[in-house]
Amino acid sequence: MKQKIHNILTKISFEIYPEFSEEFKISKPNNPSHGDWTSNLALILAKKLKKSPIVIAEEIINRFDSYENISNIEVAGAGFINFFLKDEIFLELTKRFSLGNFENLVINENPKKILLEYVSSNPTGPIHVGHGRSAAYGSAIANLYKLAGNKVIQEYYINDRGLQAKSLGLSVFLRMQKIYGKEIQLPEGCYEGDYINNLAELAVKEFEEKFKLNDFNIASNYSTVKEWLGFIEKNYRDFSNLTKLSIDIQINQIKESLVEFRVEFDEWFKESTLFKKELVNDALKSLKKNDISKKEGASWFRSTNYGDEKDRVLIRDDNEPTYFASDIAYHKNKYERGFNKIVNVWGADHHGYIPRVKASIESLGLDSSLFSVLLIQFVSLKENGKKVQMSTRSGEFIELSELIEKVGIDSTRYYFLARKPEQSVEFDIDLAKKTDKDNHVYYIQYAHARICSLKKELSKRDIEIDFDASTNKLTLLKKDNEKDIISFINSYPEVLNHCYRNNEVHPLCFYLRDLSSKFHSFYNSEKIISEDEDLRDARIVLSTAIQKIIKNGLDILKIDCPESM
RNA sequence: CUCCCGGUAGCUCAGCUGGAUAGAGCAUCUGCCUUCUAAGCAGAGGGUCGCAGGUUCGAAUCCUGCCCGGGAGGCCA
Repeated sequence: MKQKIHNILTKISFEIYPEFSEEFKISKPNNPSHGDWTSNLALILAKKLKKSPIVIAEEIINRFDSYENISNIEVAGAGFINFFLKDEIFLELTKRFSLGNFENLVINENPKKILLEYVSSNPTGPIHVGHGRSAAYGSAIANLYKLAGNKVIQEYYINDRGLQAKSLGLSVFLRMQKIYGKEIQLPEGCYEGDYINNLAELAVKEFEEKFKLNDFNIASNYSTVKEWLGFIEKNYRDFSNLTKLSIDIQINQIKESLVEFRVEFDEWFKESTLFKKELVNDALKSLKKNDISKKEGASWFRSTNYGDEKDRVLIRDDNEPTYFASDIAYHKNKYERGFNKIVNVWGADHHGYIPRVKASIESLGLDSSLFSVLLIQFVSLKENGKKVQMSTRSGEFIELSELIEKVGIDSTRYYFLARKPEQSVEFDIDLAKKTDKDNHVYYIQYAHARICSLKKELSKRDIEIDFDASTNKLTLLKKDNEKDIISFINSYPEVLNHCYRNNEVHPLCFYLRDLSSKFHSFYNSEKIISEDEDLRDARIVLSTAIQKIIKNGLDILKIDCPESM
């Protein structure tokens, strides 16, 4: 419909102004009294024609052949052309939704094979609330991508090697000593927390006394991670197995937390596999020769050739490849797996990392326009009106599982998703715990449950409704609030398309909230199970459309949609 | 110092690919349950859209500068 109006307007504007080449818009006005669609065409033309926009607008209207679906056209305000459509054309989508048909709502002329990588938190500790936000967001975006007909692989990249992994192994090693008999001070850079103690216990079960220090006093010789690792790697040949076990257990816990949070990955990609297959070396060799230089014993990538702030180290002077080196290999691998859209969801603290990764992709001769990064801002928690202190350093971060336990999965997901990604989230635990209107999740779920309950009421009264036939009764809905809901229902596809185009889901959250609000209002003002049977049927069809939209939307967000509350 | 994000009602936030009187929830006040779920509804008040310029018929929205808050600038990941 919008497109049809656009075409006609374009044609008319050529007639009155042959050199016409301007962009004009057809949009939905905020104010319903301004029509169903409005165009700024006359305002744009006014400049070129040096005439009053109102005069031009009237001229355009006069040339407008009557169009079957349009009930009225008017000029308003500074020269807007407002289109009022016939009520009937709004009924199609409502019918369709009430019958549960949500096919092909998102327009995508070019379906792709997408690799969506998100969370990818280090397996050196549990998932905390910040990761939770990425997890909720990534899983919802994945659903949107699928909805648009793309093939999507969701992937978690595991940093299971390098210094951090060894530090985890070391932390567990030292905590094992406590079980063996003596508590040893952890050096700076080690991991703390109950989970390390748990890992130590499991490791002792697995390895028994294999990692016991012969002489606890030796501890006084070492005070840094490097010193400790030097000693351990020399004297305990199986230390890498301890590290591996720790990482594996940690990954499993992460997996469990994520599954509980309704986030499931298709692939778990281990960084270490890149090394086993020599993919890191291969990748580095594939970089353009003059993008690499040696300096101070290290090998550097000249990312400044591609606009990065400074060059980056690939191989350190101790011959260890950096994280960046494996990341180059990892991204090369993503391209080689045949994806034509590669999306990374990263915490905003990684934004400085983007230029170098893009640079490396270009240096590999790959198309960096297929690659994009979605940045997510941080999460802070508020409880009892006060900020909850969190710092990774002291290990005082709040785990995702802890938050879920407090406020539930639905609330947690919703409040992560209802905020635009570039806005930091202040998560109000007390609000999220509430079970009334303050909490939008319950409000939306309640609307859905109410509609389900209406239908139960129908069967209680032995009323059967022929759904297919009843959809034609929608024309009986003539009240303002009913027409307003029908119009609002018609904007659902636009909301989804907007979300898809912009990699956002918060507009969907707001839409569902508003739709619920309209329903609650409707419910309070009208008797839905009316004495007038035709009216009753029509209202049930309308309510069902709302119910199914809520279900459809909450499914995308992976939020439960109970039938009774 | 450089880069990124935010600054909109008392609070938490939408709106930002320029459009008509700047929206919602909470909080504050006033009403509504013998009637389909009150986990709900109706109504009221509440704003220099951080500041200053600029572009334009039109700016919360685009551009420049500045101020405030958060984050990033490792041969860590």
